[in-house]
Amino acid sequence: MKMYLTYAKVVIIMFNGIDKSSPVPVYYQIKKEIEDRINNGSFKPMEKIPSEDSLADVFNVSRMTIRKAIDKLVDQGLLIRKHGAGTFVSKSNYIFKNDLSKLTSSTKEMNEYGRQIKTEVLEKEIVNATKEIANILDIKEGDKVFKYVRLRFINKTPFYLETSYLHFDKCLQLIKEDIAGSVFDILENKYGIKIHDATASIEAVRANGLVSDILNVSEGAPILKIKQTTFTCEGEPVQYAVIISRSDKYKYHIHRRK
Amino acid sequence: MKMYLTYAKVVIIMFNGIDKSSPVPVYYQIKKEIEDRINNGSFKPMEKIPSEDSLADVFNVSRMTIRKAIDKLVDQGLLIRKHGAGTFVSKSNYIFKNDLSKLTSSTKEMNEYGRQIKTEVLEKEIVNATKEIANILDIKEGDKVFKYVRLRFINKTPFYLETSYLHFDKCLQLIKEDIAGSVFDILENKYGIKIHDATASIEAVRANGLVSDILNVSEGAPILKIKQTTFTCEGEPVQYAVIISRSDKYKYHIHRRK
DNA sequence: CAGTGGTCTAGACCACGAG
DNA sequence: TCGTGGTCTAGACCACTGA
Repeated sequence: MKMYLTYAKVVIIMFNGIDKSSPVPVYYQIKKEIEDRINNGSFKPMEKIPSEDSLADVFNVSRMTIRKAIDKLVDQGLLIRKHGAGTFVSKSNYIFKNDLSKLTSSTKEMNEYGRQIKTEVLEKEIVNATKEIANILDIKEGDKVFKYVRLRFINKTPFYLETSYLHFDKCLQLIKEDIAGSVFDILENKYGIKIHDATASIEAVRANGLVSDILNVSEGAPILKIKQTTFTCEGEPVQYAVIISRSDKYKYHIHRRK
Repeated sequence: MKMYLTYAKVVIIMFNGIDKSSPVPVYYQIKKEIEDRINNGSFKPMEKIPSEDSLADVFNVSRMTIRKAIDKLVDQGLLIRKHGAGTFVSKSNYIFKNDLSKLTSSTKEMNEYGRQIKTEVLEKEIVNATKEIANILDIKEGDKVFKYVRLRFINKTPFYLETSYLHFDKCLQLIKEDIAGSVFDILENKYGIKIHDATASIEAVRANGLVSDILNVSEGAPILKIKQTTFTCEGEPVQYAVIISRSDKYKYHIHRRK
């Protein structure tokens, strides 16, 4: 018992307190606390973190709350639970650039690269949905959709070509917007359309005439083609995008779990 | 109150009972129950499922248990929670073939295609780790590693070429095994090595001479190249694999979340 | 064996959404 | 306003791991 109290004391020194009256959920504050300890190295890779019981004592919350915080970190791959043994910091905690499993605004994704990314809007128009587009967006062939084409450059080298179609009435207004920045931002903050998730397929294709011209690669060069349908929180398809990128300039990463 | 009871009764008819004495966790049984209802269509897309309170009544468990079941389904993207409104079946519930975010034995993945998949082992040997391999596997250059190369055919068409390196002492025994089947199975069930997760990068490359010969594509054809490092539950790198596949025959899909 | 995570309960109060 | 999900508690028993 004495040992236990001593341990708890040590841990108390290591953590900042949490604010139970804050609107931020307690489990989330605790998650951040543990995350910080991992990132600043006070919990080292492979190291065992304090038990759930002792953390519950330290933070003065119930064990279920601690579990929720740890659950999230396990989901993120930062912690690993071992039944009967303890919870450990995972050896490999990577930073994923262009993590395919995470849906972020491509503009925001790019911003992490710094200022050397430029976006050019090549096309912006209202068109009639082809059969393929209509099928994907769950509308009728010939219905009006807003189409845009954007090209991204890294240090003046074009590497990322996006062709997008959106069919919501509100989205037709996009034609009047500046879409060199984040389209997701406009949808969410200006139009109140909440983006939830997306499904994508990925394949390797040959750059054909037009694409090889635009991306400045030789005819027939291998490029990545991602077809992505984005859905709202209501589960409605809101956008269909075809993204073609030079994989010599822009690589995708992914974390696979069992 | 009467309304409520009536509703609960209706729900009771729709669900099979659960077995609390079963070693299978209750939340998991309930998750399966709900999943079944979604898959067989008795919960339709966009439809609201019963509230957590009423499900707790129906299954005669606490609400936290119901929440855990629903949490898992939300994670899977099958359900969508809306604070204050209810929980809904997502509109788009896809079946992901070759889901990149899920780490499964490639052999098992293939089996879903049925009997037309054949695997041929092209190489099986102990080699010295190159600098690159050693770096990735966290060993020293020149250390012994087990290398294997496998080629997969769909209807006699080659489409998937895998080159793998494993460095664990136990893994060197693989040279004596039949590895036309699942290597993961051997690692887990025979050697007791538990696979936890993997990191992968994906890019489009040109098929060079040897690869284009093996995969039977024209010289310079675009193919997908996935580099994947697999980790144990202890966070140690156990395998490095380079997978080259014809994306005309084998497409990868992915679910992206915010 | 003791310590740990895995599951579960029966409550509670709050914040949000829609009518 | 009322039903809903979001969070949280203070216990409990079990299964697993490691010494």
